[in-house]
Amino acid sequence: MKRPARPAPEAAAPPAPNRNQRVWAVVRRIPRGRVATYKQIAEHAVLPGPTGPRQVGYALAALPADTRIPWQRVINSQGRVSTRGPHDDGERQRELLALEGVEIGLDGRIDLARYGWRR
DNA sequence: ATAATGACTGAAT
DNA sequence: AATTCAGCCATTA
Repeated sequence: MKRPARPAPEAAAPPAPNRNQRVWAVVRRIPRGRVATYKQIAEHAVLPGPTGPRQVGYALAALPADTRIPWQRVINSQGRVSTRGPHDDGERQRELLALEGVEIGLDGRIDLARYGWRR
């Protein structure tokens, strides 16, 4: 039987399902009005090792600007919104969370015991 | 092919 | 309390 030496002449092979996809899938499940930590996402997405949370950060950074994934519900282990550079201090994210009814303390921290996603 | 880059976390200084 | 370090993936130039 002759079988193609190469899978197919796809000029632009579709991106293989990677870690980012798994991360996004988990983030999609966070209910409105709740938040989850990077670490939590890493666990659910089964990202092994201590770099899991970091990988989650990478995955979120790769999200398209027009995504419908509730990325705003992901915060760091201290209950604070992670800053992403000098041009975006997380203002937008806090805004979106406020619209969902998530309260942010005077110190900028969110009470995980109250708003944390249990799963 | 190599290199730079980017939303974290916990332990040790 | 603030800083430094290790851990290590996908994308893009």
